[in-house]
Amino acid sequence: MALKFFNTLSRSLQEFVPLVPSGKKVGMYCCGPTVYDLAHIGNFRTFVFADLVRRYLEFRGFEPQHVMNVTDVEDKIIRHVRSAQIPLREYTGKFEQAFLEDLRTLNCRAPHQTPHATEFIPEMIALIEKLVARGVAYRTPDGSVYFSIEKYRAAGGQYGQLVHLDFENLRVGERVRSDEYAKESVADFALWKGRVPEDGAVFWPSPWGEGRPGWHIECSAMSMKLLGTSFDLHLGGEDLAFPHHEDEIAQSEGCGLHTPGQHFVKYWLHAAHLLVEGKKMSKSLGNFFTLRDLLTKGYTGREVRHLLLTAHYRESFNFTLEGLAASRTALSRIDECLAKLTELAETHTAPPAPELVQRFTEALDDDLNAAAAWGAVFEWVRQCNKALADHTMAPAAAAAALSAWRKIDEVLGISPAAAAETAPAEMLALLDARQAARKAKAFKRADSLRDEIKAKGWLIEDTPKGPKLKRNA
RNA sequence: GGCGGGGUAGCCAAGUGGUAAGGCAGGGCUCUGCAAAAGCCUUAUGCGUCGGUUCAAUUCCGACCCUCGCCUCCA
Repeated sequence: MALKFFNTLSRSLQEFVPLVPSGKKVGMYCCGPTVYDLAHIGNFRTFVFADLVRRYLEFRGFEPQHVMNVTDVEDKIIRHVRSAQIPLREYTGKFEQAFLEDLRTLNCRAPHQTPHATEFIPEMIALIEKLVARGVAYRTPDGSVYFSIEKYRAAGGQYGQLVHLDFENLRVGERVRSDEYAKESVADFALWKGRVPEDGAVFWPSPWGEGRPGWHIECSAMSMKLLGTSFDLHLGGEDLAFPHHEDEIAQSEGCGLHTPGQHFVKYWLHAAHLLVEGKKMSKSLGNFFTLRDLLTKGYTGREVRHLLLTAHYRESFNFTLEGLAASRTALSRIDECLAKLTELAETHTAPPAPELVQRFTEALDDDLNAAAAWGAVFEWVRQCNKALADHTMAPAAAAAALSAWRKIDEVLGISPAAAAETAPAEMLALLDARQAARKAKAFKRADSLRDEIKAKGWLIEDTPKGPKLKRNA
């Protein structure tokens, strides 16, 4: 069976074949954060999704080159920097660090490269110069440069590859302020924005005067510089398909760097939005969560990661605190099973048992059907538990099961990082005292010792092999 | 108004032209001195509504209802 992705370009499931079919190298670009504030849990759905793609490609033997940009110059950033009277880098650096920390909390593998928009200004200018030279971009009196969709189309460019909008009759929404810039056409978009007083200290010199780059051009400049003019995968949230990605295609393919028939990106993958309690996240509804909000409530990164990975990425997913609690219980089920397998396997080693790996692979090959993959995982857990309870599993089989788990967890990334906490001597002493009391049939004393241990944060789990202590979560 | 997703048990969520994965919650049981923990078993004659095609529809087609998103800030 082959790996298939839903390509937004074709609106269909397509087998994934890298641009260089014989090789393993895969260029993968994911639109990263705009670092003007803490990212919220909806943003992280997309980044956990990108991590899933990257990890699964690695699992399937590819060598993805994962690039995620950091947008560190943009309207909101400029506004904040100006009102706070601090250097751009100081402001954005803070949120970038927080973002990268959050990614680690969610156990996302660090992208191989995280280019900053502000470090690619010359590359952006070079692209804009090409577009101007080819006649598909024009300068306006205020020192801005716009991309002309009409001229791009006249030159043979195809606009509207990702979304099917009626560009002749675009409804002019309230967001389009016609007085903002002197655009020739409402659909044209800014490549370069001429400097205005509100920009404060945020500007760069350019052939068109001082100013700053438009929003879309950074992704074209950085992706083509780092991955080549044509690369395999481009990911992002569904809201980016238009206008961001559509414009990215236009300005990239409009530079004349591609040979006939060659495209900027082969596969476009878009993650659907996260809803919170059935509604789009908004601060006024009070359903706006950052990762840190959830950590404060006592949830962990792996629980959030699990929840974000339970649904298929192309379906909008309803995030609830109840769901997060369900993730916690579900994960502990896996943890218990792994602990028992580990105990049985002792020092045995074995290659991965094939069944779990196979079912897992079949699920994810099918456009990353993570929900089906979890189904395979939990059926495996049940089978293991049953065999463990019946004592029909040999140590070597337990080792093989663990190997299989470790293999798929390279993709899932939810194994507990640290080994289970060992109980302090005080607890062990109390436990011994309880055992002695039980043996003497002094159950009242035994129960009060149990309560005491519980009050100190530990649970006694009486098993056929004797009592065990577990941290009471 | 245009375009695109969805509506599957109490909640979340896969899936299929031949009779519904998985998780949480609920119920039963095992273990236990009793509990707890853990484990096992179990839980939708039904897949928004109404028609149509078919030997057979939750799945295909049509209409309708509801809902979410995008339509130049957006993950």
